[in-house]
Amino acid sequence: MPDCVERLFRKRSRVPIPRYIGLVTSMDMGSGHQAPRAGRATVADVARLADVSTKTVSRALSGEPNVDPETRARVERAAAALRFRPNALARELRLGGVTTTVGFVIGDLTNPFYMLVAAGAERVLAREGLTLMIAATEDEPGNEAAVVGAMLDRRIRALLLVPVSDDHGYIEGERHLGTPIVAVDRPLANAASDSVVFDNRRGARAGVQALVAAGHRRVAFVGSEASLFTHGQRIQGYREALEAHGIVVDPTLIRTDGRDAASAETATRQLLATDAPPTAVFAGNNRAAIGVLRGIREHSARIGLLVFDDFELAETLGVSVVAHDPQEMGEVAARIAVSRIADPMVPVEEVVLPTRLILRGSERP
Amino acid sequence: MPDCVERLFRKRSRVPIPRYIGLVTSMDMGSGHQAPRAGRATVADVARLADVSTKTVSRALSGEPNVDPETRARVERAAAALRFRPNALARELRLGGVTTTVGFVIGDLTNPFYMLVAAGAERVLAREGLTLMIAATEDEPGNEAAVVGAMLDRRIRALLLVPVSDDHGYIEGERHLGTPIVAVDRPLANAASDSVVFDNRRGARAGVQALVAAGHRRVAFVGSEASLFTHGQRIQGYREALEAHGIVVDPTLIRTDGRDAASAETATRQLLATDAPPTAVFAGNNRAAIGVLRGIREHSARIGLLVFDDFELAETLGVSVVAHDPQEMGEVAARIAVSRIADPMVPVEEVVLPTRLILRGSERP
DNA sequence: ATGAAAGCGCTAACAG
DNA sequence: CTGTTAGCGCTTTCAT
Repeated sequence: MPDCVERLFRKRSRVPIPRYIGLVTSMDMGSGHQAPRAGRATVADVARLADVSTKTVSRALSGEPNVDPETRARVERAAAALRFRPNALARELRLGGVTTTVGFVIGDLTNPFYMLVAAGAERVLAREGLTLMIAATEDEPGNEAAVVGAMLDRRIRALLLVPVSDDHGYIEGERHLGTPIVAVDRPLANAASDSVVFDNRRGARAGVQALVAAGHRRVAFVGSEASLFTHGQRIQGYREALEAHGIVVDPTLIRTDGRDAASAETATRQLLATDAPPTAVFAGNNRAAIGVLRGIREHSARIGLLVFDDFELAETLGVSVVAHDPQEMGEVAARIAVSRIADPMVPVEEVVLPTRLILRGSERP
Repeated sequence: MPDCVERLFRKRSRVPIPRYIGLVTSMDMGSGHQAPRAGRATVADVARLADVSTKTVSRALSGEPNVDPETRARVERAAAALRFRPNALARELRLGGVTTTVGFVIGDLTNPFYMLVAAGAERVLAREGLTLMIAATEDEPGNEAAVVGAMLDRRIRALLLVPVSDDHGYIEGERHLGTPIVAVDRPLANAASDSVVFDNRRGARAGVQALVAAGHRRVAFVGSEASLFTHGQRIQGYREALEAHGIVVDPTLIRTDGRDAASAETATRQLLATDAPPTAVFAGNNRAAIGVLRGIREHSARIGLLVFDDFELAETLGVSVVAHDPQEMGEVAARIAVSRIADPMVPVEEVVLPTRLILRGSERP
């Protein structure tokens, strides 16, 4: 065990936890039966103890109608006594691999944005009796196929996927084998599928327009590479807004090396240290925004700021944003998945969710 | 489909996605074979196509030694042609319910704290070939047993649990049946188990002490109820720090109705509107901090602030905090789970992780 | 090096 | 109302 644990305070109790404790071995019930073996009780164990067949146990426990109330009660008592829990693996296998799990593959667990999406999806799925299983690709394009594969192997009922790979050829075949796949936040690279994205271009255009309207002529963009769908769209909107006002786009003001807070901070500092610094910054997303905020805080002149993505402290800080609703994104994605589970033949849906410009003052010089 | 979707822009493509497309039906390979049926290919399908037995397929695909290289190649080609993916359900069932999934049950998906914990756990588990499955209880004590049950039914290999219920009697039996359970962030209510928590009391004491050292005599607490383990401990630390300096604790300064940002903001406003307002606030956690920040922003006098939980903008805002490492919490929890999977008899571990006071100026009047 | 048969725990037919 | 039989897809003795 690595050293990082060594510096922890820790108490080790003297009480070992045994792997198995004895199961209930007797029950005040009709005929006597031998004790079940250690480990998890099965329907057979319950059947033996309740003195019925396994099928009757199955019937009684899944609430099917034609069961004698007294028998049912006996089965239930036996099941409770044995702490019986049906094995979902076996159950779902028998049912033809029809699980109640929906997978959600995201890039980065620590980005709160995805978690809001997950929360929205979870809410919809829970209503349908479906469970959400989350896995992360660590934003490694090379990981995606493996992570998706692991989920498909578990026979998930549907897959919500934030794509990171630049080749989704492998998905075509899988989906056609029966697993609905919904692309979230970005479309698949080279494959058709249901998808839910924000109107990134229009949102960015509105945001930059607000900066220009506030009097800015030199507006910088700080965010990720244009190859990333969302940021590509946002940069396009940024360009459109400037060009619409006859402002020539200065490529040195576009910093696509602001993937995370730290790099965005560096980019911002560098921008502000030039001979012709920007008077305003448009931050490409919530991560970049953190860095930009850090970068402009220490700057002498007041710098205009507008962020794509709302964040918790934006209101408190008076930061203007292009807001959207991540939870709604999750809800819509889940709803599409559910409807395609119900009917695989429904037409492909490509939903574009609107954004909303919220001005709080930070756009002003 | 509810109305909220009606206001979305949407495009419906004309291309329906058929449930199944024909699988590869021929292969340039020795003897001819009939086309596999629609749906997912099984080992039997692969065996038929490669003209071997199912056992040989299993052997070849799981990289066992004694297989003729040529046979292995043939099997591999057949598997690829059929897009064969082993059914994890069947596999794990056969293996005696030994899955490669570890469950993590948390309260609230949208709280970034838990996601950092999850990210830490995920990192450790991935190294062991284990997958993390996350589920939420929505902070409803009543949901906990059901969510945990659903996970146990899936025969997860171990369970990481942020407890919300006030009765974990139901867990005793389950754990003893062989599933390691690690309590995270809070201990179980009335059951022994491995656990990982922060040193809440000591951390809070240090934080409040810093406020007092900065000259504050009237320090308020804004957070959740003391019945919540973490906040109970933090309140105790708060009391101890004050008493150590001979300051009488004023119960009206302790607001345990600051569960979330909104209620914390209200509580803060009310505190500041009294005849004898506090000169400083100790925020019980990151959610409360957001509200407190909003509440004191508009106040005329400068209010000292110290927060339990570090957060992204704290440094930028110059907010002093009692910091801890959520990812480390996840890592340690996962590590404990892994070691108990390997050896169920290891002594119970109750790890208390240290906190770290970071002063950034906001504690000063 | 390969195959036949059995069985993990569950439920769906089909009898009784 | 209840039991018997079979089989989901996989792996594993035990033969060959």
